[in-house]
Amino acid sequence: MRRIADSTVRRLSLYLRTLEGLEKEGRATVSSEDLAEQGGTTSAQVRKDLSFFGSFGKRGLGYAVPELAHRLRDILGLGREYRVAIIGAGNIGQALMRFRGFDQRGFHVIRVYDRDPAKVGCEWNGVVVQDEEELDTDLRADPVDMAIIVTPAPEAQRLADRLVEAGVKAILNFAPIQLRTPDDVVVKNVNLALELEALSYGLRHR
Amino acid sequence: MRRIADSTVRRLSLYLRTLEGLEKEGRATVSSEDLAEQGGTTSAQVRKDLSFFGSFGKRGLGYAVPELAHRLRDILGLGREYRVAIIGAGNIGQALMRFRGFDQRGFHVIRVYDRDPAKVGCEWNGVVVQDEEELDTDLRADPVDMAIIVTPAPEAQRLADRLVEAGVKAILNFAPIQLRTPDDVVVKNVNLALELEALSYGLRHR
DNA sequence: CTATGTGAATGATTTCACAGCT
DNA sequence: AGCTGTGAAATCATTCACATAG
Repeated sequence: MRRIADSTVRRLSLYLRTLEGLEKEGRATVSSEDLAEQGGTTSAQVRKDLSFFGSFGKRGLGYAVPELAHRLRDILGLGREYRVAIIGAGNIGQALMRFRGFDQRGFHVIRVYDRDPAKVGCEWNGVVVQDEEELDTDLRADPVDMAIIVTPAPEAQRLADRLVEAGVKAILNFAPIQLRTPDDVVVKNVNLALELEALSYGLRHR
Repeated sequence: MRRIADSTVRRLSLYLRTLEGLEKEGRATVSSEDLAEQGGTTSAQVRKDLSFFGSFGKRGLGYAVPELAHRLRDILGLGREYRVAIIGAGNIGQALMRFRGFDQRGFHVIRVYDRDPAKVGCEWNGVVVQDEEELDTDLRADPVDMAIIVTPAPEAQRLADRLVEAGVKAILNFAPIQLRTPDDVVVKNVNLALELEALSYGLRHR
């Protein structure tokens, strides 16, 4: 299959969220127009996005809500549960440990690491912070599907290397650096200071 | 000036971070090639990005590190301090209150609101959580430059409306919905569950 | 001789517009 | 009649390649 743009994948997530709301309301069908409205895009964009993966609608009618939701979950790989490790138990790391939104969507934080002895042993949500030294042997013995790096920038690359070495294939990186990883490792970045800088730019230039 | 792509603005932030590192090391000049390497892009991309705003380099030599850093801060609007309000003192909201990275870059969290009486009055980093009811009159009396929405999705749109009404022109939205705001309000979204879903997609399709 | 700045070329994404199903 | 699915067109972003300046 053709390579799908990241922007398309992200919109599919948004459509899915809308569909899950409609499912709860018991709505049977939805039009590309409705999905576009909620997703902040256009109906043509919705139809094009979906068309990369098949034709799921009925002309003149729209899309069956539960069926399209199911298809999108399948496309996004959400038909399973994921095991997640958090690397770094600082502010953001702790917040993510407590965050309910992940579990609800099938992403289970099962392990947290930090190198600060003061943090090792602390528990939140039933997960105990472990020493970073144990990371490598640990992950090899009992792998995770994804890792979230929430450490200061200077440590991030070295930790990413260790994660990759231990077989991790998906990393969500909060450190404000560009990680270097092999091609078969998926990396997404969240950079909070950068978002504020983008807002700053937006304030001046519009 | 021509409308600049969001992706370009984000790369400028990355270049600036690299430059600040080089400034500390005392490096005098840098080439587009070096900047590209750190920013995970190409030298042509770096030069094109910069060319939208002027010509800051010297042919045969590269860019003067302190000067280019200064220019980028200016372009991004970082020559000033920003006053930021956080709306929602849950997990993520509290983590952001404590986060050091914002202050360092000139973004000062001066106010936090929550509607939960149990949270009102709590203090972190010298900022006391205030009742959400006070938000409107407060912001009109003593405005902020940016707001960060960190509430559950169902409340987010209503709060965005109140913020806009109170004159806020820049919003960083962590709620997993697409906010509707007037054209003169800048909105950036951070959607953590969506990032994990994008990773999930990436794991299956590569 | 080196590295920028930039039109021109290529590639990617979005929008248009309409044929074709239900 | 209504709404999808999709080529074709338009727009937008990246890469190329080279003339130009130090």
